[in-house]
Amino acid sequence: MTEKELRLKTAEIEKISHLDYFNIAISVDCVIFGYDDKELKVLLIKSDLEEFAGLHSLLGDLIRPDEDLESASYRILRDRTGMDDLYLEQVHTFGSLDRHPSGRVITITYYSLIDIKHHKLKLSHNELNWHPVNEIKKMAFDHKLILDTCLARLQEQVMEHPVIFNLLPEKFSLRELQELYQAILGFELDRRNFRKKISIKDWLVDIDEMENDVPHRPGKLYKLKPEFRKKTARKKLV
Amino acid sequence: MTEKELRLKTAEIEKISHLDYFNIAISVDCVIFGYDDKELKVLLIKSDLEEFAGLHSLLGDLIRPDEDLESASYRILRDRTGMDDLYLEQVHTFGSLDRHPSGRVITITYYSLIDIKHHKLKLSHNELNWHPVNEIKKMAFDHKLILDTCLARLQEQVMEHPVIFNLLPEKFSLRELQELYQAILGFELDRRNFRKKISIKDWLVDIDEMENDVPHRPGKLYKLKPEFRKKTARKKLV
DNA sequence: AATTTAATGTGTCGTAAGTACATATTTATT
DNA sequence: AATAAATATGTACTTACGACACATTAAATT
Repeated sequence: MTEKELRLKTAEIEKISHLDYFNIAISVDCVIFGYDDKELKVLLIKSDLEEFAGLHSLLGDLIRPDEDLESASYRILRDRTGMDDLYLEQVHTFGSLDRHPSGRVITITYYSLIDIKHHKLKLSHNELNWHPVNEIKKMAFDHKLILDTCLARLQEQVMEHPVIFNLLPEKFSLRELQELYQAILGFELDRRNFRKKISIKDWLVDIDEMENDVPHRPGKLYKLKPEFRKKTARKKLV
Repeated sequence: MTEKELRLKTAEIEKISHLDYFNIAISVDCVIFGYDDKELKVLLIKSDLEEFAGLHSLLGDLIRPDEDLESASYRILRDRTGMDDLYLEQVHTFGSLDRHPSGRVITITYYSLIDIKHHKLKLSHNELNWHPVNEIKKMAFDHKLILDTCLARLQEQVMEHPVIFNLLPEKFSLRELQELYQAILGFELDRRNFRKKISIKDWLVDIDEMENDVPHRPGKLYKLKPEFRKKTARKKLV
């Protein structure tokens, strides 16, 4: 480093006091996907900020000094859905200077998959609701961008990894599964080709039961093979 | 929320004072890949921490209050390589409580690709050097985990997206390209099948020139079609 | 100048997967 | 008993993948 560079560097360091580096808050935001009524949905809460009156936001919170990222995410999931042990996957970290009106907040985003019907949300006491992903146009903060990013990631993963089953009850028919794929991908699939493709993957077991609550010829029921029940698609490197 | 839950929650909030939330530092770490001598390399610096004496670490720095994540990454790249306009891609954010010995630091990691030969590193004045990725066993902090995660991401992207060309000079032969793929993927490829696969992708133009510095029959030279020169593989959603 | 050496450049065949497409069967409903 | 609606299934065509061999070209050697 030349002397000139050194002087510049020193001035720069003095300008930015050490404490300022800690004047950034860190949050976690969770895109919680569910599936119901043949639609992909996401769990949102009414924003309590004036700037975003009438808009919805993702579920998130500041990270506490004594918890790591996954712990913070699971805390949010537990608080909002009452469920532990959900599928969770980190997607991206957003940190634009102006993304939060009240100061610098960097947020680490995750998506999570949950079987809506199988649990009881605590939907009563606040403005927490499931919203069809396709109908969401505007959100608080940069949350629409986060939602789009997470949906894109989900779409990428869904044909390669057996993650989609976290959105379904334990037993399901091939029709239900196909409808779910279509809801996520946003286009129709050919029924025969879809079945062939799924059968090649060898993810399912035929449990020798039939649907019994449908107003038409019932289909066979299947389960995901237990060895594919993972809580994240990410390879563990440690 | 029951009264009991409410009391617990309140106690919890009191315990963790608001200011503590800002007692977390945020850094960016860059895995800067290069390619030379038929090996994939990564740019590392000797750790200046006593705890990690003799070990190397990635290039990173705390994020300044007035810069966003990409700006911080590009600042690091510019400081360390003298180059702007490099390929850069966010990979993952690491935030274990104990990942940094001197306090809580959450780090957002990126990988970057650079053509080693085409630029002059400021390698002189510090312990900054290229290291063959395969020979790195132990690193400071959790940097080996970060390196492995970034390498895995690079390996995933390399056959799907035209990113690898950021590691090569503008003009290259198919042999050079194949050797680079092999260095990244870690296994050999069949020459004829490789050429077929590349030609299907239609990424390259034959520029009607030949190699002239090889001690054997020279091969044709190719360029990446300009429409594929991107600085990130990530889809822009905004 | 002739020979040797080493890398370039190219094609086929078998297998696996992707796509388009139609009919018989089963159950609930009328 | 007849109808309606969904399930279950197979074939032919095309496209991608993987294994594999030989003629050609230029440099290096003799």
